[in-house]
Amino acid sequence: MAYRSSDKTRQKKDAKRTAMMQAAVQVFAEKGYYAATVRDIVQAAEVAIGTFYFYFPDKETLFVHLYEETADFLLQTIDQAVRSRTEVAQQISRGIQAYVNIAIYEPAVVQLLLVGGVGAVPSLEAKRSTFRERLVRLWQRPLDQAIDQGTIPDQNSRRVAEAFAGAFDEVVLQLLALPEPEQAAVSAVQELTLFSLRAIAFRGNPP
Amino acid sequence: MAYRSSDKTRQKKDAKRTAMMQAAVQVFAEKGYYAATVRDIVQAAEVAIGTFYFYFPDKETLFVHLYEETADFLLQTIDQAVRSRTEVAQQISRGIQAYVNIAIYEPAVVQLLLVGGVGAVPSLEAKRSTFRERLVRLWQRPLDQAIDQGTIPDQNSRRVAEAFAGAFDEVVLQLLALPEPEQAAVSAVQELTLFSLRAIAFRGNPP
Amino acid sequence: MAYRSSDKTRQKKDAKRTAMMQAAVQVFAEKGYYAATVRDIVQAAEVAIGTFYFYFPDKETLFVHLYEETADFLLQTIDQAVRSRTEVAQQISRGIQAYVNIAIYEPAVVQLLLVGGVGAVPSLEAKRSTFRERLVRLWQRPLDQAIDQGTIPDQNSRRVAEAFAGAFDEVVLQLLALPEPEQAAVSAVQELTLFSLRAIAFRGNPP
Amino acid sequence: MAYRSSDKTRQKKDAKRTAMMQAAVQVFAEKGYYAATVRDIVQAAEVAIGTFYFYFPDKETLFVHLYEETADFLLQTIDQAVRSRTEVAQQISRGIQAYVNIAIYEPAVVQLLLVGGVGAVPSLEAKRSTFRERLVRLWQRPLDQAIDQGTIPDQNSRRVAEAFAGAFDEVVLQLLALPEPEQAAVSAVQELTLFSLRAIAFRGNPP
DNA sequence: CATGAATGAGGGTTCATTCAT
DNA sequence: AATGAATGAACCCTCATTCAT
Repeated sequence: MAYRSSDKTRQKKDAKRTAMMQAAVQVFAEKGYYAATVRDIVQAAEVAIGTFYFYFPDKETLFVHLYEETADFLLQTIDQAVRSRTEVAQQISRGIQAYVNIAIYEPAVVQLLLVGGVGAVPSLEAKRSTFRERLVRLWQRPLDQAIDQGTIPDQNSRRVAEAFAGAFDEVVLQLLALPEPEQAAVSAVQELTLFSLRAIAFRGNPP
Repeated sequence: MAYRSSDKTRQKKDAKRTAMMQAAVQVFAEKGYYAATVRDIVQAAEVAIGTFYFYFPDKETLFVHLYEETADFLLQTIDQAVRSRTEVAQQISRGIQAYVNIAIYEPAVVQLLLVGGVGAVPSLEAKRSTFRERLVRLWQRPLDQAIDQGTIPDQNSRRVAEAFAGAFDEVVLQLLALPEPEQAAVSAVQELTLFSLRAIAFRGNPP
Repeated sequence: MAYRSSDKTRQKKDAKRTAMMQAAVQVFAEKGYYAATVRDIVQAAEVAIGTFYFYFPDKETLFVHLYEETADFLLQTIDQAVRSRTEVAQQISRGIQAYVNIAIYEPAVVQLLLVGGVGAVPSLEAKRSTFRERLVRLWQRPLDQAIDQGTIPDQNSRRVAEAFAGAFDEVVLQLLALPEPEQAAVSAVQELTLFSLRAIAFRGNPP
Repeated sequence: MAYRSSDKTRQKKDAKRTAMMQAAVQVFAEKGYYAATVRDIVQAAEVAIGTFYFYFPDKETLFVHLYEETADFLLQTIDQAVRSRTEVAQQISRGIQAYVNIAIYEPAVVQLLLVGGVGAVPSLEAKRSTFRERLVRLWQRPLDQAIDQGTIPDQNSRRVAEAFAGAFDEVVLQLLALPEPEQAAVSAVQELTLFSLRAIAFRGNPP
């Protein structure tokens, strides 16, 4: 007949959907949930307003979905970097590096998670605290391992992980506020790594 | 918030003004800038909506003003605590303690600064980065002094102060998320102090 | 001070509220629930759109309220006319007369009930069937009395009342479709009365 | 609805067209003109939305067309029943029976004409009053014949026919509101017939 | 013929802001 | 000073309609 929905049509639809989601991430990251209007998003994506509602049920659902997806991406990327090493110093170093890399190459990801979604919408609050929780746990795991192995002395790993999460966030945001973040990135990673290793009383050789 | 006085001839006037500002801090802290309506504020303050516009030019100006005032209060309180001591370990300990105290007894202050004003309104961005800058500098000063005195080894005090600021924020927010924050406060202050001192390679006796 | 809400202010507010409700009745009666926009209503009332939402929670609630209020008015007016007499022939005659009077002097009332609210909105359906039920019962009561008294033979008074309600509605609507309804009103009342009395096998003298 | 045929070469085409029209009648009857969306109709007919606009110029035109066709079906069916007899009592009885039959076996027809199309759309108003007019005339004809023949006394047959039309509508709608309309149908037809014959002062034997 | 992605006018509603009292 | 009724720009979203495939 005339339809071939599994072929090009489907691909094009997915492409447009993805394009709109990327545009939405940019707009949400830049303006935050409330200040970002659906009109802003469709203008950035160069489509009509009705197209938005063809692909997404509403602004809030899209935002929450984007937030979750972005959180997953960030967490998984850092987690993979951490898990790629077995030694705590290496793990922390790699984790920080991964985080800074994302901040520099995908600043919208960090903006969305740390800025765009703060105090946004009730249905997001749960997702937000889940994200913070997962982030803390992500840093806590290598610490617990190191404590078990005797690499570092016993300490409240949970609290330390919270401090790490907050410290890294702030440094990364400060980095992004710079005119040319990538220039300061290398030293930031180094310094943050040393900061962290000292903070957990790590005595071995830094990476 | 904080210090509010001037002469006494127009205390009646300031009564309403103050009531509205206090109500506004609570409402902004709880709901965030956008979700908080002017109507919410005047209802909480038990005045008419017209009264709001007699005392304040508009919602945005009030918010920015409140943000600044609250930031001043927080920074000065912590700063005083830090300056009340001369030894870096004591300074950090006292500073953290002051911060945690504020969080517990005036949670709205912390909520407003760390949550309610994130991604709120363009004209706030400058104030916000000024606040972050001052907060970083606040922590940086004792570090620089200690480095000068040889109490701690040389290090990028700016970066460390950023990490401190972020770390303290996160821990404080996690504290506030607890059902009874005050119970965990003491150990949090202790752990955070030790964390910080280790992180800057402080070798003396902790306070 | 400056407020005197029980005085003129309150009266003026009620006056405006009433004016808006009357405008709304006209618009709803003319266009029906869906085709009538809130903008239509506020234009007819010569107020801004925000004013609508100052007085009423939303379009649907207002419509349902208006429908109920109008139904009450119609039913009570007819019921009073019916109850003002004791003899069934008189009761029916007066009832019809009251109905026709309303149709002629307040055509919007009839339009709203018989036309504007048909198939309008789910939450109205209950109100609508309640109105039809009450209308049927209104006509049924004098019939039951007359049957009890032996004035008319036994018959399914419920069914007859339904037929009456429908018959009167149609005749009234046909009347309103005329260029000058009032000219035909008198004969319509007479003929409808005779029709009704014959239909229930009333043998006495018509009024 | 009703009779639909033409040649057979394009039965495939008519299959979709017919499916959509049948679906549309159901949807319009159930939800009313405004609440029924084109999407509802095409989903019920299991075709694409573009197909709708291949066969019909727009929603309004289809509705008006459907209304007319449905009105024709109803009027012709009743009219045939009436014309199948020569005696007024039989004519009325058969007419009522035909109406009630349609209501029970094709409730959507009645819903569409009496409910779905009330206050729907301006361009329908003419069709609607034409339908009411034809319905009144349908009942008026046997009355005029009976008056001519002296079977019933002289009376305003037009007005009586209006009353008949309204009475029958209401009773039929009340019937459809019952959980099992068919159980009450027989007695309803009987009672309505007797009601009508009495109303026109028919003295012969009821059918 | 048939499809369904794409469009955008227009509807209901919110809320910061004004101003007559 | 204080009030709160009134305003209207702007938001989110729906849905009839179009058109490239």
